[in-house]
Amino acid sequence: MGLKLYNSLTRRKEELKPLEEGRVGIYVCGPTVYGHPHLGHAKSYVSFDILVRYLRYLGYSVTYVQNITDVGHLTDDADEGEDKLVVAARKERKHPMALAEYYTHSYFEDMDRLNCHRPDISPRATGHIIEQIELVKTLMEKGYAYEVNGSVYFEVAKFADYGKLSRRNLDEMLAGVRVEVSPDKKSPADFALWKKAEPNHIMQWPSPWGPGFPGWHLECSVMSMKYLGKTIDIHGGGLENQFPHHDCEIAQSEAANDVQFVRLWMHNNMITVDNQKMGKSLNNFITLKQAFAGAHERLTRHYDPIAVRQLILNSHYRSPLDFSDAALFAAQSGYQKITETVKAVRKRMATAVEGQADKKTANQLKKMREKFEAAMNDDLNTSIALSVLFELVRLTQKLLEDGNTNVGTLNLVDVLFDRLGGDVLGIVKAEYPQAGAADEQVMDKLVNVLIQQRNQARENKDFAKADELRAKLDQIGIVLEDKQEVTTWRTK
RNA sequence: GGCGGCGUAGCCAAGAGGCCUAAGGCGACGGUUUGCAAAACCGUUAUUCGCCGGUUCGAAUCCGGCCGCCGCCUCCA
Repeated sequence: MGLKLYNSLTRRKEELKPLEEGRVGIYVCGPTVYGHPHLGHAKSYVSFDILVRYLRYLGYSVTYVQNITDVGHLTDDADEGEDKLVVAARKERKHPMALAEYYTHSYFEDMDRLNCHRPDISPRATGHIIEQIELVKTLMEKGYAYEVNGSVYFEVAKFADYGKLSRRNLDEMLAGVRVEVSPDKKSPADFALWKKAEPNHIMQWPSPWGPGFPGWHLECSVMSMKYLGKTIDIHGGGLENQFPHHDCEIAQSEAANDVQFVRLWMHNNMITVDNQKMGKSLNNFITLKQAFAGAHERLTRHYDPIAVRQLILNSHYRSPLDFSDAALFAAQSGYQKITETVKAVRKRMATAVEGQADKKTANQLKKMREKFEAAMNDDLNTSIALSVLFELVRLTQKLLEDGNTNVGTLNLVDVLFDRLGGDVLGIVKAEYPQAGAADEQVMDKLVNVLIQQRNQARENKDFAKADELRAKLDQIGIVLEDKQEVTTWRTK
């Protein structure tokens, strides 16, 4: 059985059948770079990272495109709307492009720490103004768009399928209109393809309709078309973008090209913080940098970025995830357990007895892999996939307790950790820096000096001194563990 | 007002008609181990899935009602 994914368009799980066998093109709505990335970004991009990783694990050749929105996006639906980047730039007294650059770096930095693979292509909206103008021209030629006062609007009434993704009809939408409607529009539901820029507007480009800037939804249509073709296999994004953003993308693209735009739509659900929507005004808005540093009043400690990743994988991408310090703390503990187990296996491999893998164990491992794949094939059930990883942890610890477990067996275990925990889930690392970087080596030697002193005290039965040393190290975040032969250390 | 989702142990969270007297993680408690810890291991921790009815031989899973929470309809991952 192959991979099944839930298609928001048909509202069913469907077997993935790419247009071109063995190759998958994916477009995911990327961030608007006007602030540091937050927990919501993490949920979305970790979810799609898992999709890409699993497809590659299955042997697909994947082209993963994720845009960077560095222009557009009015702050509201009325004509008076201002570009979010421009608003933020004015606050920080920087050029909008400088700001976009700064936050683009911040975005990639945090995604790297979450161990998300970089997209194959990260196209910028400002780098595709020409293509966007071309698409607007096409839509005007085909009669789907009209110009008024230097702005161009898409005439929703001309596109019969409008709203097919979110399953809304025009009447409902009109009844729900809450903002002031531009007098230029023929219908309140029409949306802007190109906006006229006032002379003092910084971000503007020449166009057949005068100076202006592209509308909110245009970039995704244009860039996905440019890099993945007129029909793409998978388009992903946050649930909140389903309407109007994705429905507008469909309208523009299909009106222009007369072919299906996206075969399979995927939407990840949202994050709440302590059961409330995360919002800047609610004092529960947590950026990833704050979470990693523990620099937020709702957090009791700093968290490993991979613990954040693990918390996200603990639930399903289509379920809402409630974020809390307690939940993150639990994820951190679980992650530590996995990490320590993997490290222990790798260490033991150097000293374990030679031999072929034990058949019974090999069989257990094979079953785990099958269970893991079955879970992932069922619309990426990472929660079950993760539980399989914990089964592997338990089995591994038992194997490690048995001093006779041979290298062949341990090697099979390590491979499974690498493939499932590493390649697919991205929570097991190929290498842990304990003995890697120069600083780590110095640190290791330093702590070992203290460990020797303490062990000397223990031999002398001076437990008061031994405990004092341990307590002092504990205070600075170093935990000692007395194993059978040696004492090891780790950071909290 | 319209559209959609959710409510499972102390916390997070899978499960979507019989394999469920409900995965997994965290926490807690008891035990093994330890100088004491930590780590690890073993065991215990929901006869029950918001509430009330119904369908069915059988429901956490389907249907109806009620209660509570959330998202979208405006930029937002």
